[in-house]
Amino acid sequence: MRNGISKELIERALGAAPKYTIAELEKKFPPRDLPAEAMVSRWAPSPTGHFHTGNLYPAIVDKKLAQQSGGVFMLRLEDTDTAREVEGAVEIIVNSLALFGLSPDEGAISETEEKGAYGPYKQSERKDFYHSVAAELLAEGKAYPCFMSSAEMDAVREKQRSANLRPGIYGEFARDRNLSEAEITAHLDAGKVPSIRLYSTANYNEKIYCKDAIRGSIAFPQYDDDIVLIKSNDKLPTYHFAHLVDDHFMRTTHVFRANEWLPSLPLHVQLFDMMGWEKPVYFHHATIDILDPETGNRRKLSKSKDREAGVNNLLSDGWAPEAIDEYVFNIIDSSYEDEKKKKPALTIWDHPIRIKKLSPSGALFDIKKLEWWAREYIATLPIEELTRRVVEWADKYSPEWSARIKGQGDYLRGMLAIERDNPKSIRKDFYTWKQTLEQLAFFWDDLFTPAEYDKAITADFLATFNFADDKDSWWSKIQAVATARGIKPGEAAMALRIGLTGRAQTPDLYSVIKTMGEARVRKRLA
RNA sequence: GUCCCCAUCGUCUAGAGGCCUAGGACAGCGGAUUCUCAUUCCGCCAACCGGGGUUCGAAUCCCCGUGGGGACGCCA
Repeated sequence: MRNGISKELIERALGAAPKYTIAELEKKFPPRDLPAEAMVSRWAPSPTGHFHTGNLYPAIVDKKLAQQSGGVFMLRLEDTDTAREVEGAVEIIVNSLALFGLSPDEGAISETEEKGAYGPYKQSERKDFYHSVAAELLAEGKAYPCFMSSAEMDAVREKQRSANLRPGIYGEFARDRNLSEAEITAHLDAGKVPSIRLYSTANYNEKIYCKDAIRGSIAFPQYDDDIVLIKSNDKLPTYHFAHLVDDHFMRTTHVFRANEWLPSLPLHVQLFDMMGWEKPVYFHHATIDILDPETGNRRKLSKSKDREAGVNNLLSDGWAPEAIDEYVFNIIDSSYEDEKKKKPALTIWDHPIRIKKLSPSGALFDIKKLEWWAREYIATLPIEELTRRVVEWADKYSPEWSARIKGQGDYLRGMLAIERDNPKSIRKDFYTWKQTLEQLAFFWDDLFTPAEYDKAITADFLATFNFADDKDSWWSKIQAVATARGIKPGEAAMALRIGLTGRAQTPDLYSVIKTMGEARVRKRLA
């Protein structure tokens, strides 16, 4: 075993003396007092300002696993890339999670506040922890200060590329891995700021077997890169090192993340093994893709090209978060839709998922299926709730609709209630709050646009019209008008429909009349 | 260049060697009901990427192809 560097050098390399020892951290963040089956999961986004539709998938799985096992779901902010910091991003994440029923048990609850005993949950505020671990690694010779400049590293990669060698700072290419204390001192004296690299003892020619809870055991070449642990510029950790330190001291039991992390799994396993720490259960998911409308190729959902990729867009278009939850959840576990057919009151929170049943391959975003889930969801809402939600949407996203509805709550409620009383035959012609308003636009006098129809027919109708008529007598009057003119009742009804609404397709005519009220009906037919 | 993952109807999937004549859902198409539309109901279309093995038997196991995705950063 090689020697580490002196305490003084460690402090100079890190920029300050470490605040804790690992033993102290172990005491500060003791193992959680939870039943054996409880899962501690975390969703760990970078606060870059957007809540992507694809983020829903891992967030729901993490939340579910904790929820169904009596565990803990954490929200951790991976804000170690100071260059990508975005103002207000935390607020967006926290609010979006809440809307989708995904509020964490621990972690950030606003831009400045958080809850939980294993924090801070912002990586930028955990510097002391990373440095403390790095210091011990340095002392043990398991890490070293590296003074290579980015130009020097580029040169190494270029050399490797032209020689057809795999790129990376490993073995002989890790120039500074065996620097003497004198050499380190000289660099430091010259004002160079080092990064801290792992002193890898792995052998690329040997295999390491790693477990993925969905796929099983996977054989990789051992990971022999001397990866950066602490960055030189801001002294913050890289993802790999933060993952090691955070998920150990936060006592995370289950790590669910995108497939792009699968290649670094051997590194992470080696890191935990090196520390002698218990590894979390790892499992990796494919991203939700979309078929590019232009090229026809499969690709990732893109914020700039696909409106549906942004959760905010979905929300402002009037989609119900609950429906989006169900759509995504059904991709997570397709037995949900079968169960839901049997028990309509079922929600995603009542339906346990199993890790091994998660799909190893990726799904394609299917707006048609989302529409279906949304129609079904809206159809289940009691009329009061439906009305409340529509108003809520309008108030938040559409000043125009909001103003129109104001003071007209009963009228709105009336139109929304049409053909909703029989659970077996509820209208399902809209899948967003916005659509419910747009489809019923003809009810509002300022949006009503008259169309051509046979006024003679409606004049006949008006002659015997009595607003108080029940549906049967109303219909027999229509039939009478039709018979007298030698046309079908349907034809007579259509003239009335167009006269009243300006449209050839509407909900049940009798209900429309009752909802519009006598005055409006007479006025429009005049 | 090296390494890793994935592969069943158009889409999401069920399927862990015989229950598979490959099941369901969405979409599409057709029909019935209805004052139009929507709903509801019924029906139809539609898949195991290719080739080799193993086995009495393969969508399921193995190998080789092919295709798709990902990683190889002081980004996460």
